[in-house]
Amino acid sequence: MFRIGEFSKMCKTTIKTLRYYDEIGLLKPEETDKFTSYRFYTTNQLVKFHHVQSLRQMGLSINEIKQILSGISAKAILERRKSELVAEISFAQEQLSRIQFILLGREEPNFMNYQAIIKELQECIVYSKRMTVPSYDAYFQLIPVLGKKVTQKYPDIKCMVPEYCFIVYLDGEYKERDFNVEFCEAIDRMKPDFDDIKFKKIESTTAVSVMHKGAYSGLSQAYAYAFKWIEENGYTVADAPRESYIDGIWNKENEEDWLTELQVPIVKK
Amino acid sequence: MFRIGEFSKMCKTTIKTLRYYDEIGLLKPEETDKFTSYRFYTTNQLVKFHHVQSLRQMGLSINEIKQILSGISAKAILERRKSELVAEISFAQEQLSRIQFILLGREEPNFMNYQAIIKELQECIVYSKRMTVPSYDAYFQLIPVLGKKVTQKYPDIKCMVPEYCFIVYLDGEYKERDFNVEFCEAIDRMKPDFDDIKFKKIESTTAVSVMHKGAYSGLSQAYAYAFKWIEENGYTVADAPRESYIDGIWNKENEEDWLTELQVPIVKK
DNA sequence: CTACTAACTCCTGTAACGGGAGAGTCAAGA
DNA sequence: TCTTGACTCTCCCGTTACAGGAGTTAGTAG
Repeated sequence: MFRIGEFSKMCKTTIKTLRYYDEIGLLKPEETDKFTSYRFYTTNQLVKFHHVQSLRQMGLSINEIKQILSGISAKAILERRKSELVAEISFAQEQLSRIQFILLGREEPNFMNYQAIIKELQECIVYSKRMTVPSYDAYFQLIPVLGKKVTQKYPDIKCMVPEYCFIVYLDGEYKERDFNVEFCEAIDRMKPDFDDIKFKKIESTTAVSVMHKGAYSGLSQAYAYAFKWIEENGYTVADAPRESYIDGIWNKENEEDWLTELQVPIVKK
Repeated sequence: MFRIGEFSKMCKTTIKTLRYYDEIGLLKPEETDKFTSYRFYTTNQLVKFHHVQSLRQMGLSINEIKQILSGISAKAILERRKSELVAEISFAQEQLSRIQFILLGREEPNFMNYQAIIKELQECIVYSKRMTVPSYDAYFQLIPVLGKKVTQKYPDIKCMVPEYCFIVYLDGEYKERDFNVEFCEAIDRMKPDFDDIKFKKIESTTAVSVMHKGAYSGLSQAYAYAFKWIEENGYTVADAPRESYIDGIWNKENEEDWLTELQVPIVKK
């Protein structure tokens, strides 16, 4: 019979750990003195502790180990842990890739103010209209007109809160003017099409998101950043990019305060 | 100005998270109502949250993010996180390898009762004697004699508690009898050699440890298990294996109760 | 008999929130 | 004007696998 101090050395672990395992019922001492509460261990517990250690070193949780020790088949638990580990590894590699991207791209001065995140874009219902507009200015004059037209036809529809209003670039390439775009505004219910207004459901997708602050003339920088990010982090563009308007001429006078979010649908390469 | 519910949707995060970030001072709302304590956010916070998210998605802790947002150079922090990630990945791969070993080796019936763990063997001082013994029985008769001889010569030395008493196999190969071994017993201080007794310091090393319960005739199974484990988990044997005696003829009558620990020094391949 | 070491219990803290209780706030409909 | 329902607030507990420390008792060596 060993007292906890000596036994902890035999196990090469801490007294705290042994007391904890006792408390949660993972590894009880052979005997506990009724009066002094001293714990007494034997080599039986040493063997059991060795078993516990072997499982802990595979990263199993204490609950999983309890289950295995209580006799249920270890196979399912190990398989589960295995797939967990595969996920963990690819998750860590993803993070590593992003850090590398920052560390290596640090010098490029135009990219300093951009950050990319991956987010899920939920499915939504929108009304949409395709158009070719000569410039951003012309475009933002058309939007309110369009909004009125739709609410006159269907007074019961409501825009989503928070508002989600964006355009999709239909041109494959980037253009400064006369771009061919599809305008979309997220609303709360489906309606039949009318005139050149189409209602449709947009499927959910994974996208990389980059925020752009300032005039629209700077957006090409943000696009460049996003595409470089996608390329260097092992993704590919899965669909046409969206430009979502958060702050603009309608609520901020100053061009520098405009805020636009770029959303580029992606899939892992 | 947005209330927390709407803002949480804009950020695609939870209200709880935003309240937590407020509490710890990572992301304060633009304004907090003095009477109702309602939080009010603007797109400034949206941009900041986007930045926080981009860093969180690299696996940085909130404290690290705080430091980066407070203006100190991100480079050192990112470098640190990078090496952390490299370590995490190889750690996970190690665990994966061990699980694979179990899952694939599950059918082999003789291995069912063995478990391997990796442990650090601390440096220690031992007295030692090389000998060739015909059998385990003969060997265990020599040990007490040897112990007496040493304590007579040096009455002040004490064995370590817990006791650490082992033999090292000097033969390269496994033998059933007439083995050439070095006996070692860990003690608390250095002394000069005398007769055929040598005192020496044994360096610390990493080893794989396998417990063997039962008669010594079964030890070869344990060896086989250990060597297979070492091979399949990407290690190589770094030094002669040690056989450490925990329970044996001296304290347990029944052969089945004997307990021996195999320790094989290893290095990562 | 007196130190000193070792053991005990109980409480707190960790990271980044999630869940839920109980109470107050706000806007819309009756 | 009242009520309902949706929203928000604070406060507290739970998560994992222990570590650190306070305050107290047990066992041992000189």
